[in-house]
Amino acid sequence: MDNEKKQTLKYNFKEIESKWQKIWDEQQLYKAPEKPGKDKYYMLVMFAYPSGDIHMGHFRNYILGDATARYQMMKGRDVLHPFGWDAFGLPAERAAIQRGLHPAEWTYKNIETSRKTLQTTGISFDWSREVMSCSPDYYKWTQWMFIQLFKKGLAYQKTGWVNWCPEDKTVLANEQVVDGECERCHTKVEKKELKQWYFRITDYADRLIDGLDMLPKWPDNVKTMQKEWIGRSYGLEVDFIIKETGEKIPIFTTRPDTIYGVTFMAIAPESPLVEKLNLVGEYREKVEKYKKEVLMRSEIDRAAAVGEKDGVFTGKYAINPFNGEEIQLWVADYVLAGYGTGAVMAVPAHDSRDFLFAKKYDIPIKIVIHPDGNTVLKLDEMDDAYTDYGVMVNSAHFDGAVGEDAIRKVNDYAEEKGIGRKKVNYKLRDWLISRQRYWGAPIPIIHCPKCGAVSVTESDLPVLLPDVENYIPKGRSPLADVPEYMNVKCPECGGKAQRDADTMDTFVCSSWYYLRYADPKNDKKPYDRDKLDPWMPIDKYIGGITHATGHLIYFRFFQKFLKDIGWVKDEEPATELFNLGMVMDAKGEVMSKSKGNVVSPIGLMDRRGIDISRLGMFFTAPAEKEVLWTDDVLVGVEKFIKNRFYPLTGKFRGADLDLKSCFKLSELDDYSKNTYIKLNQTIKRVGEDFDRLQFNTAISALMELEHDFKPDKIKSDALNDYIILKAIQLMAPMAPHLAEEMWHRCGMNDSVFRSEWPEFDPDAVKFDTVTIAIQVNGKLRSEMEMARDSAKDDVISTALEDSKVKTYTDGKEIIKRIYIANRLVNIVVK
RNA sequence: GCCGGAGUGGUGGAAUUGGUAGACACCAGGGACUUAAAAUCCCUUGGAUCGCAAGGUCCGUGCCGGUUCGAGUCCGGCCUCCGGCACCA
Repeated sequence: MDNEKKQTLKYNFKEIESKWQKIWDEQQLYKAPEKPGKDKYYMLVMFAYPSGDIHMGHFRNYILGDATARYQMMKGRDVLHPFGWDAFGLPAERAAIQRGLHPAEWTYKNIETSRKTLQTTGISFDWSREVMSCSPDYYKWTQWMFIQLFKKGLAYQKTGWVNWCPEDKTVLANEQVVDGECERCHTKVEKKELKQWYFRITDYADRLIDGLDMLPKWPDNVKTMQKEWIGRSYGLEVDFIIKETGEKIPIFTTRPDTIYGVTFMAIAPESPLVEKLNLVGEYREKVEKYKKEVLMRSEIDRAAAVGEKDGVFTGKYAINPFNGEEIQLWVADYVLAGYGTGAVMAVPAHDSRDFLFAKKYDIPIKIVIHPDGNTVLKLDEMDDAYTDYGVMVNSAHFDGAVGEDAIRKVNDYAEEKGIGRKKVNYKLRDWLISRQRYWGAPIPIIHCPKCGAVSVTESDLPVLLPDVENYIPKGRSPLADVPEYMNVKCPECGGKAQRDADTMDTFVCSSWYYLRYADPKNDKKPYDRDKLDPWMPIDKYIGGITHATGHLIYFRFFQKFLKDIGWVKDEEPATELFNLGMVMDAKGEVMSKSKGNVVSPIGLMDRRGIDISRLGMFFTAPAEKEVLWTDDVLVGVEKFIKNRFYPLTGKFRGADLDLKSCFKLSELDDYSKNTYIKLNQTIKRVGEDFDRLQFNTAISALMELEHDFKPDKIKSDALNDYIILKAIQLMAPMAPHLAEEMWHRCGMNDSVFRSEWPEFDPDAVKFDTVTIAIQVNGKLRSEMEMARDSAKDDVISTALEDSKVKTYTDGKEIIKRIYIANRLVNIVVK
């Protein structure tokens, strides 16, 4: 080989990558049409929070989306593959405080840096549709969304006990409290009683659960997590009566069959029910003291104290409406104010928590369920409650009723007598969306002394975030200290009024961004349905599992609400969800700036090239698995590309050929035929692998193909070139620059991404001779070559002739002959 | 505690519905080329064992049992790890 030729085959990734990025950009290769044709593909990756620069986790996420988008493009679909920035949020404010920068400045700087990195990766985003949630032309519509919810009564204010982060000095949603700590700064979360804004997501609880059954392409673990998070349970609400006053206190139970075993009642200390008891004297003091004590306990302490129960007796008694029995009324920490009615009927014999409590305070225990007709529970032998279903005893006319049937009978009786009603309860709480912070979308509400809370007139949107001088959190929104902002006229009566000073949780911003991509510049409405509808639903949504019970519930909620008010057509936003695995450092630790173990994709791409970096990431593990990153994972693919795959262009002969045609097997010599078959098997495998995001095996398949393909042995120029071009196409979604360069070196003029994705020749996906394994009694003993689809009898008689097989079958009786077509024979002898 | 998921060579991982376990790589070892090194190429590479060799034999997918002609895959019981929930009545 002469020097000149060697030179042209050197894989100069820097030159190749920058060249094609420039050309693709000029050609607007990734620009999605305003409205897609029939065959559309909406490829969505979760947008990014701009904190510094993109890291390896983002890189992995986005190359998965990119390869999918390019693959769909080649399959002839109109692809929407947009990107944007989840740009409001606390870290920007913290940076503002620490560095004396405006949060906007910090945010926009990070967006610049991150966008540049992403553009360097050559990811096929349609940048003309980029959105930023902190920009007024975006948050205008976040505010519009709020107003629509408000109009329907789904955004409302209420006073209640909320999670409060003393460090960030703001309230947090339940989802933002992890193990009793603020998920951002890990400070212990406190409870405060405050008036806050909520979205009535609980109205959608049933649809959020039931909708999961319409999502076969969502991973089961996410669906299970959402179901448990929403926590639907069916039960009975029973009215207990306060003895003194005759007032009713309803309780919720999922075990109505244990109602005759109630020996006390317990109320949550912070429940308003406690007030209703009108306690006086020593009991009032005791209960007040206890309540204060409990509120001092942090979430962590309360969580850690599971198993330890305490409470105080109120001196009051309640009456069980089923049997008229008088029971003690306690206040106890283990009862949650926010679930059910804030009060429980306690059945120590059949509930472990009630059992512990009753033992501790010497409250009677009454057995009303026996495991079955023959087993009888004995109180002095019990060291825990019996909580399984069983036979009702000591329960008046219900005695003998069993399990779910028993529950049904008790429920019916309660409804008939008017002492209770069937009820569904949820663990899910309404979504607390107000934040006492600066860097968020202002809540578009004006508080008027006469008219109350009034929404800002839609034509006055956006409510612009004003500049403030001081971001230091004081426990109220920094906006409250800006009089020009706060003091406005009431949109209804024109009188003096004040704006709501709070901003919205950033999860509100991210609950609808996928809709804005369809029409990102619209200043008349959030989007035009004519533009949105043809793209929806999202065909594939790729992101981390961390959002399973947060964002992925919120955005489904928004979709359902918008469907109800006629702004979207689908019940569910995304047909398929894919959770990618995390990228850790070599020791298995999460990469973080403070640990100094962050591997930057930009450095990597600079040293090894974008396509090698992508292939290394793809090859090292299946996409859903965690990856421990070292540059070592690149060694194999780098050698393959540099020494094997890229040099294939040097073997191209420039034949005149039609890529859509097939070769006739009968006209090929043995080697050519086998290679042609291998090619078609590879086409089939790679396509199937792409469909399930299994890029690691797709690369293996291409390595095998290259290994088997020896151009020197291929006589037909057309076949030789055909194999090379198809291999380039199969590689293209994973290594775009490399493939494009090779494609053009082989004389193609248009982009490889506008070429048609290879289809396999159905006649050529199987060899016409097959290797059949021969087992005797299930153990592999030999193998043989047979014509494909040979008759069963022929295959078995050939197998029986095999000399190795004979040594195992001689002199033995053959009881069974099993043949699995084209794969295996099993001879069973005795 | 409850609910998911996983456990395969020295390593990352293949095996799409029960049908030849370990594809494809990495690492390691050996060889070729070279004055030498790097690079490149070729060979070996689950364990044990027999054989000069060609080639056999036995064991082997966390552990114990089961179903089946046949189990990494299905069933029952256990162990370990990871993730989620965590007093939800």
